[in-house]
Amino acid sequence: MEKVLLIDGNSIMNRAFYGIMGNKMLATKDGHYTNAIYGFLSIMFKNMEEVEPTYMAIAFDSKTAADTRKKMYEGYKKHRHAMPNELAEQMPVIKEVLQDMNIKIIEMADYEGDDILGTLAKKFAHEGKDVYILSGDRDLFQLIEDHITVRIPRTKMGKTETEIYTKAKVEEEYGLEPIDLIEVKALMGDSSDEIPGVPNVGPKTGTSLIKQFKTIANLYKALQDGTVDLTSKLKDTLIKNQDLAELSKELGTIKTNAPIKEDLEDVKIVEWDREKVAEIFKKLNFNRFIERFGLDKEIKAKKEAIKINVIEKSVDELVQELNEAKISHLIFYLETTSSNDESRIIKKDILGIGIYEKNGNIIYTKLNGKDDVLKLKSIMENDIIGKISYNIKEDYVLLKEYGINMQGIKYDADVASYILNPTNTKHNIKDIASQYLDIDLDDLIPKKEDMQLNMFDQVKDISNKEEVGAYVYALNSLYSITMKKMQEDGSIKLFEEIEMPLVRVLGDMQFNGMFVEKQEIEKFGKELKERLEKVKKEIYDYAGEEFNINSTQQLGKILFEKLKLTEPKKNKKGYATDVETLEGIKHEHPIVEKVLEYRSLIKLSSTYVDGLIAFINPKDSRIHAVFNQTITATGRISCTDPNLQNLPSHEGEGKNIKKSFKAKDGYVYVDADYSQIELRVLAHISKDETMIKAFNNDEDIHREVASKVFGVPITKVTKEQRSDAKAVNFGIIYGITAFGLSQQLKIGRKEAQNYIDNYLKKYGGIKEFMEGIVKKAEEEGFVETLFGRRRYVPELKSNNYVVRQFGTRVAMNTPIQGTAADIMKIAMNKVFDGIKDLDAKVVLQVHDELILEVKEEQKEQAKQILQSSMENAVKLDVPLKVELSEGKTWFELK
DNA sequence: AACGTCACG
DNA sequence: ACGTACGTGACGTTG
Repeated sequence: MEKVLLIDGNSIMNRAFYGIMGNKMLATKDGHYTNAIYGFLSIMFKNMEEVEPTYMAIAFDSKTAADTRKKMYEGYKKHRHAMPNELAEQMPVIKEVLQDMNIKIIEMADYEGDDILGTLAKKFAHEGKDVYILSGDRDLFQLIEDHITVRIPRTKMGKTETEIYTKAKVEEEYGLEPIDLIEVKALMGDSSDEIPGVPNVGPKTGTSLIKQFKTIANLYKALQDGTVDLTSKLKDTLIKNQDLAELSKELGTIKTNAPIKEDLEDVKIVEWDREKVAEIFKKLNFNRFIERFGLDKEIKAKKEAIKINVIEKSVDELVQELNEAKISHLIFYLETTSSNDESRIIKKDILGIGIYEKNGNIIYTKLNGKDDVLKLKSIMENDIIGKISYNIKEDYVLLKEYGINMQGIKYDADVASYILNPTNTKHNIKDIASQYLDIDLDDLIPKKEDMQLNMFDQVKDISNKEEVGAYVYALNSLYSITMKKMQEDGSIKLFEEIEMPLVRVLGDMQFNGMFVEKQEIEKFGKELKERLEKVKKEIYDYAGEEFNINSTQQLGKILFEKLKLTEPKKNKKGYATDVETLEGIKHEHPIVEKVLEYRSLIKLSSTYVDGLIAFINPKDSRIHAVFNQTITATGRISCTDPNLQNLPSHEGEGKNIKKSFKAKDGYVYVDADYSQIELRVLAHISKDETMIKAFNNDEDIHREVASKVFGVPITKVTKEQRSDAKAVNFGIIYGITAFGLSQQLKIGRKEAQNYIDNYLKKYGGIKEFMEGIVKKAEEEGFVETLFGRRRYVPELKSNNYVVRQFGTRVAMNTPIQGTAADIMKIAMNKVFDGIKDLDAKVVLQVHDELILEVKEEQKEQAKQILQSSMENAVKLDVPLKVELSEGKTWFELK
């Protein structure tokens, strides 16, 4: 007899998810969970082998599946937890896999998966087939009859086994016919589906009642007739709850008459689309399935279908060809080596270049030394030829070292990927290609061992050529695909008009660097180390022993166990020993003050003296920090190797570091600082009239807010009130919570809440903005800056309250911080163009501050350009204001 | 590699 | 009833 296998999709996915969880969940390279998909398929394949069906279908719950029963009884599945997101994200993927396998998926509005299974099982069994239902849910036993069997997968010691339930097995285990189980369940209820049942009736009573009466209807008929031999208590309960029993029966009965259009022929098992299955298994990293079903062939075929033809040419040939071709753009990949021989200063050399030719070929050219590289100068410096590549800023900097000033930077795949999703942590070319092109670049690069060794070739060189070829191939496709995506999501202008021009500016800052007087900073370091030794000894004396003060664990033991100082409340792993807690117990023991002193000295010494010295380039005594354009979630620039955006500037002593950063002879630093840019942005995007008015009247905004929040006349605002109001302003920008503000101001939560309430009452526009932006983020899944920079906020969909709360703060903060970042970037581009004819360079950006190194005689002009570029970067409802300063050293600025 | 700590806007 | 202000990077310890 032909067999039909029907699968309860949701139930098996659920089983698989919790069954194959382990410590590390199965996931793809880009972090998508796959454990439930893998488990589902394993269970499905196993059952297909065992049953050998001719027909198969998978039923899934539709979104509204439970609604019909909820309408009958509002408690039905009321408290059921939403699927964890880790499972929910796998649901569409399993459906995709099943579709590629040509397996019929059936979903129906208003019907649960069970109802679909019930309907199909009865229908096919009555058409003379043997039906097997695969589910983790024992409720389905009610469907069992002569030709309907239920199969329950069970994990036992890591292996999945199948429990098979036939009519006989049910009768043996329950002492009832399968159909009777409906009646029992109606009496006893079901806590997981929240079917009420009759109070005080459990499995035992229920079963014995149904054994006796067969059905609920019979039972109540007998009760009416008075021909029943039951305790009076039970009789009363049953009579009182007749409605509930009948309702429960209706809820618990799987429907067998759902209007399903699919026929037997529709669910006949057919051949897979092997190419598609191979592709999706590859994407999901299911190598065991690929092997098991011999899908390697398809994968190989796909690889070979991408024909990359890399032609090697000499530089001269290449340059001649490019000049003759009158190209409008150049898709290229610059091949480089990088080494950092002991020191932290990276030295790079250019090895070769790959270029995408119009007809689809890729040219690879070896570049041997500076002379070869310089042959590309005219092409690279021609701004008519749009440069398309990956991580162009690094090429720009490197080429500048060769004396080539790249122009016409048009497209960078790294930046494009960042614009499309700034919270992605990986923007390397292989990941981008895998995400947007669905290809694994490693597949396109022949492995060394796969290649026949030619005596005259060096293996390394062949491999590089192919690798460069793969990157160039990917770049060509990425260019069109990601540009289109940016067009679709409205970020193309941001990309073309802000981010791409900014590449030059950041490249220049990196190339220019900042001069540091090494001897001076070394001298400071020596002083620090001497003082550090002293403080260390004093700490050991107080402690009565030597220990590693850098170790928070050891320090905690000394302070809180040996010296028995008041233990901090904060406790995660060990004792908290941060400044805040130490400040709190300073009065208890003199060692505490010394530890604090040690901490600040060691920070200066390790991070800001030794750390910086390691990055001073001996060639020009300058530090060439790296400015990253594709890191932050909000659009800000970040700075590394070393980070010059966080040199000490509030703390008294640390500021001295900045004295060693000096403009070269005959030059000065000129600095411009946006005043309260984030609050101004907030005023603009929230359209809050009160705040707009304050900025238009050039008021002291913190004082203004203090007056409003604390209800005092503006002239009566105290210093403390102004400072508190400043904290409230910051809090507002961060997505304020009463707790956060109370911590910051060291006040009670009620009081903090009061401040917030007052604030939002006085600045109603801001309140509306905050509520609106969160709502918008929940609906659309993302927030945007004024210039269309988008950040997705999946946190808002989390089932974890804390994560969701975080999502709301992100939704509130990102448009503010991000718009401020956009404005600064626009200004930087303007400044860059504005100082073109001056002897001036941009050397540093610190989020709302920009520093130039300028020929002394031109400093006033430079200031003018800075101020007008920054203040007129955009036109908002409030003015943008800039504060200027100058100095021979960084220390002297503002 | 994760955590704690501390430097910045 | 729960844990909490936004965005970064570097250093040292620890497992």
